[in-house]
Formats: sequence, structure tokens, C-alpha cells
Amino acid sequence: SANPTGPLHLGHTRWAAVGSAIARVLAAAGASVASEFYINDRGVQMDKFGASVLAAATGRPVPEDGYHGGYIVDLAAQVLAEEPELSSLPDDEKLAGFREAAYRRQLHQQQQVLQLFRTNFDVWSSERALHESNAVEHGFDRLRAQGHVFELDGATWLRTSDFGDDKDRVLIKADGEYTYFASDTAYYVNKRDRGFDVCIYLLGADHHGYVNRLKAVAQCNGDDKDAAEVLIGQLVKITKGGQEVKLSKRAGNIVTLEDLVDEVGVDAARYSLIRYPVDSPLTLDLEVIAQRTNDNPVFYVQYAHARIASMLRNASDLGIDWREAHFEPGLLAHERENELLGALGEFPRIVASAAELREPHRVARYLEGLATTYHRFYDACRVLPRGDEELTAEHVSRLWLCAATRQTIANGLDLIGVSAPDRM
RNA sequence: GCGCCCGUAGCUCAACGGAUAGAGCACUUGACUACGGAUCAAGAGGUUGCAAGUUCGAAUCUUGCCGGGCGCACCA
Repeated sequence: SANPTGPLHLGHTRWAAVGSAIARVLAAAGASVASEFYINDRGVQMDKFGASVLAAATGRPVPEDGYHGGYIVDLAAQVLAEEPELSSLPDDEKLAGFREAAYRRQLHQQQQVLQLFRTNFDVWSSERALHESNAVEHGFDRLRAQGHVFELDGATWLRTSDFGDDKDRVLIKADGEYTYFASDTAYYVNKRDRGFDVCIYLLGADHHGYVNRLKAVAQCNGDDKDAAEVLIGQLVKITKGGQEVKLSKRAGNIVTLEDLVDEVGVDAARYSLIRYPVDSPLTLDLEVIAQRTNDNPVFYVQYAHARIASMLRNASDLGIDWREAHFEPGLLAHERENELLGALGEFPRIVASAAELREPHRVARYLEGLATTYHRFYDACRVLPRGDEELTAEHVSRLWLCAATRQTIANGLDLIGVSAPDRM
């Protein structure tokens, strides 16, 4: 989830990469899965955003508690150019007009960047829409029926402390306003109503306090606590040439998802974010992951793929139609061949465990091992016939082995959303 | 003060209680005038933060310290 009030930054990036990989891995393991992006398009942040854009559009200073990034000025200019009629709205409608116009553009920008980053969401779920569609009241009714809602001091509460939360949580404040937690609660009930039996939440470490209350919501809904599964991702620290890059919105040097992709490319960015378990803090050096060396294992894996693709092209150029001949595993007795066969056989188990544990980094680590095993095989075992050498059944079986390796690397890279180039 | 996560080779990190704790980079030394050298082979590098406990067996589980990160709203 994210506020549609600015560009996606590195805090979102780790989850964009890992979350989409988890979704793909789960699907590959046989689960029926939908990936959802929750848009925080309701509440005071939206109004601050709207006020900031409006101020920029009318040449006034942005409010102290508003958004000060340069993108606000750009958004304001864009809105002015494309919807000039907004400027002639009566003053009491201007704020909402500019807010909504800027919201649409900012959301669209987030969607485009995520698509560029190969992170596709099946559902874009709007917090505002939950309220407008009465899903919030419906969710409350459900929880009331289960007997976990109560009134105190003029506010409406959910008794999450019955299920391991530190304290009960407010759904409706004494002033009648709904809390953010109210939306979360309704969203959970909504997802269950739409037929999902497990809801996997991906939250940043700064939200780890939400784990207990989300699990409590599940139980208040009559579900097992594991119906709400919460993965906590530790923060990413960025360095460049060993120097820490401080992320500060105020200072205007936030690193956005777009910046990261510009700097290192989609493949290296995705791979670098996915190859580590998310519960460890991570330090990425921009210079290192931009390098095309083995500091950067994505190229090592992709190189193995390209190398095999090249060999298969060569085989084709030599007129070898290996697909027409049989694979004879009995001919592959070399130690390196056995290692490679064994490594290929592990793939299904790796995918299954990556799905079960929600740890797509296992796929990346496996691919690195598979690439090593392949390179070792390649070094020891000649595949194509040399010169005018006769084509033998061994050549053919080795070609099959190479083709299977290429396919497995391509499948594994696809699971984590990284391309498998035939040339590089 | 309470809670969650982390601490493994010089660096970035693996290891679903199980074999001699493994990779890459960096460092040292080697290997193609025939399939892509973005490769491969070999070497060196460790008291897994510290201490106790559980176990046949602990990097992994428990407890206490030390160090780092992040939270503890009728905010979103």
C-alpha cells in the first residue's frame, strides 16, 4: 500500500519486488493468488497533498505541514495545463478539484512505474471506495455479530485485546470520524468475502506493531489467526561507493523507485532486492549493483542462460536436430553431469519451499547454484562435436541437458520477474 | 520502560535442530590459437556479538547481558 501523494520510494521498492515474486512463486506452487495494491486515498494526508498542489498552482508557499518535493510543482503545472477550468472554480471547491486532479495523475504515475518494474497488481483497492461502497459498515456489522465491538467514551472500539493485541483499537473516534484501522478492518473482511482464505500482508518494519492487531482482526472475524499472515520487511539502506545515501523527503534527496531503475536497470534492481530474506536489514550499494561483475550475481545467472542459448544457436547452425533424437541419461556418467542432473531435479522442491515459507530469495540462491553447476559442467564436458567429429548420442544427450538447464534458469528467473536474455 | 527484527570471513550475505558453518567480492596462484574468459581450478580467510542452559547434536531453541534498527495515537 502507499499514499498516492508522491512517487514510490525505496521503502516501497523492496516490497514491490519481493511481493510480486511471492505472488508468482505461490501461483507456480499451485495456489490461486491475487495480488492487491491498497491505495491510501483517504484522510488528512490527501488534504495536505491537495493543499500543497493548490498552493503550488496559485503561486503561494506550500503549507508548513504539506508536501515540499519538487514533484508537487510539476504536478501543479500539469494540472493547470490540462485542466485549466479548475482555476475558475469557487474557492470552496478548488481544494477538492486540485486534490482529485493531482491524485489521478500521481496514482497513474505509480501504476506506470510499478508496471515498468514488472510488478503487476491484479486489484487496485481504494480505501475511499471501501467507505463509499459501504464495505466499512458491512465489516463492522460482521464484527458486531461476532460480539467484539463495543462503545466507550463516545468512541466505537474493536476488542482486539481478546486476541493478543496490547490494547483495544478505536474504529470510530468520538468525533464521528473513522480511523485508518477501521478501513484496515473492513478491507480484511472484504477480502474474505471475496473468497480468499489467506491474506498475506507485506508491511515495512516501521509497521511491525500492526501484526498483532491484524491477526486479532482475523480472529474477531471468526477466523484462525493465520488467515492474516503478516510479513515484515526490514528497511533498505542505500550506499553509493560506500557512502550512505540519506533518505530525507525534506532534504529532497529521496531515492525513488524510478531513480533506482534508471540507475541500475529493472533486472539488477529486482534481483538485488529479492535475493535476500526480507527479515534482515539490507544494505545495497548502487555502484555495486550497477556493475556487470560477479559482485552482482544477476549477471552471473543471466550469463549462464545466454551461454546456453548461444550454444543451442550454434547447434542449430551445425544442422544438429537434437530434439529429434532421444535423451539417454545413462550416457551422462561424468561427475559434473550428475551434479547438473541433480541440481535440475531440485527445482520443484525449491519452488515449493519458497512458496510455503514466502521466501522467494530461495529461488534466486538456487539459480546461482545452478549457474555454478552448469559452468562447472561446461568447463569439463564438451557438448558440441568438434570440427568434423561425428555427432554421437552423447552429444545429443548433453544438448538435452543444456536445454533443460536453460529452461530451468528461464523458469526460475521468471518467478522473480527477471529477464532471461539469449544474448547479453 | 515495554515490544518486534537483526548481529555469521575484511565487505555484502547464505544455511527449514543434523555431516568439516557455505557463496560472491576483495587478496594469492593457476587454466583456452574449437561450444561466449561476464567462465573454471586451487589457496588463504571463522571462538556464528558475549555468557549460561535445553538436546545425542545449536548459527538455529530458552534465559540474561552488549551492540544496531524500528515501533509503542480516538495519526495515517
